[in-house]
Amino acid sequence: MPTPRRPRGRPRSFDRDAALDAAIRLFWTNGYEATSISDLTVALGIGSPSLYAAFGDKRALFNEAVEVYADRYGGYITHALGQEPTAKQAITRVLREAAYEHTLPGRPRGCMLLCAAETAGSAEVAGLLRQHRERHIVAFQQRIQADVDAHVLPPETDAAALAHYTEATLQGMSQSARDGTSRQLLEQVAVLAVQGWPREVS
Amino acid sequence: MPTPRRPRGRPRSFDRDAALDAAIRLFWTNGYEATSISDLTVALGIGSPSLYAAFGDKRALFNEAVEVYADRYGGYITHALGQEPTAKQAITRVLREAAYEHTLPGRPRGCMLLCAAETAGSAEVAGLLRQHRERHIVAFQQRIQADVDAHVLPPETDAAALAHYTEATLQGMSQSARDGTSRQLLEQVAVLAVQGWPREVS
DNA sequence: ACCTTTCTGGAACACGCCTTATATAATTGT
DNA sequence: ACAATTATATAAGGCGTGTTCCAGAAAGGT
Repeated sequence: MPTPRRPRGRPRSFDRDAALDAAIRLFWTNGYEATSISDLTVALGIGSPSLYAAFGDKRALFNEAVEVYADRYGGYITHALGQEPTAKQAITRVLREAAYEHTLPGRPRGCMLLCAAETAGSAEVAGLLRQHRERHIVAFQQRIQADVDAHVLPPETDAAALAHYTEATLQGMSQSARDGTSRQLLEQVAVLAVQGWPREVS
Repeated sequence: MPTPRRPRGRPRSFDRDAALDAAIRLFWTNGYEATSISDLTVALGIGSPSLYAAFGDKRALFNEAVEVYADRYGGYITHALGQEPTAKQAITRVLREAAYEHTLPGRPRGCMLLCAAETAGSAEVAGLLRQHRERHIVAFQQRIQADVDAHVLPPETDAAALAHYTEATLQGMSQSARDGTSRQLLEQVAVLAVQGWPREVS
């Protein structure tokens, strides 16, 4: 393969990926509107023209931040859905891991897709985040319906309602974590939440 | 009683209470930061000096808006807790009514105490709203503990966990309503949520 | 009729926001 | 060594924000 030779001009003086991660933290903590370009340039230790050159404008940076966030910090949901044998086990794990992820020291608490959410000023930004959340619901619903079709869950199971219930619980736990609820309490909340599920047919 | 005589100077040219209600709608929809003084004066049809004379600054107006909101639009929670015979019945009613209240046409969807919430920029504003939410949790927990003490709920019941679970569900339903989930679906979510509760001893 | 009190309408203030123009520094290609 | 290319630093532009100043209007008190 061709040696990835240095590009032509003056090299960038900062680590683009580290800068993006710092931006994620800021948006995660403060939301889109409340995070100013000035906040970003100070945190990243660069000037605004460097930021604009590297990421485009604020919207583009936020878009990229959301995308990378969903992959880097929100991957546990997809993993659980793919790896666990049943929908109920998968969502039990999702909620348990959410309690863990939402209270990790050294990270903003809760889920960025919610924290930066509504009241985001721009309707486009709010829409982008809502889209991500709806993607969750669809994934939950499909996984649940698959188990209904496979007679793992009883035939009268309402997959749409269960999926929305799951997403609502997840969002509630995120807000709760942000409000300071301890990890232990969140784990108990997760346990209670799955009590509402129908029994799997043995 | 003394006739409430007109005060001394030029009378106010607008209805203060109607203006406050309009302000509530705006904060409810857009949050604290994203609602500008200009938005308010346009919606209320008054000039900014009138607004400042009637309500003080933006923060004071928001404080008053939250207080009146909690009483005018959030009273159903207190009512249910006070009127229903058991904690489980009370919270079942709270969730059912939340599905209704959060999807009333002609109102912003969801709960203002959450919508205007985090990412609110000012830490003071965020704290004010969090305080209201924690007040909910305390009320839930006390009502639940009372039923445990009265042997209506089994002795191993964890009142704190159930209270946090309830509040998380409420918050999740609010966000879900804001995302456009139908009232019917929300009602099903509410039903699922109480399935997680322990049985009352008959 | 006048004085006092209160509210209104228009304009202005200082500030922070996102973004970009300009000049300079650092690197590669020849 | 010199041209071409890209990134940086400084500074400024244009705009919207929350707030207040000021002259005038509308009411009551006497």
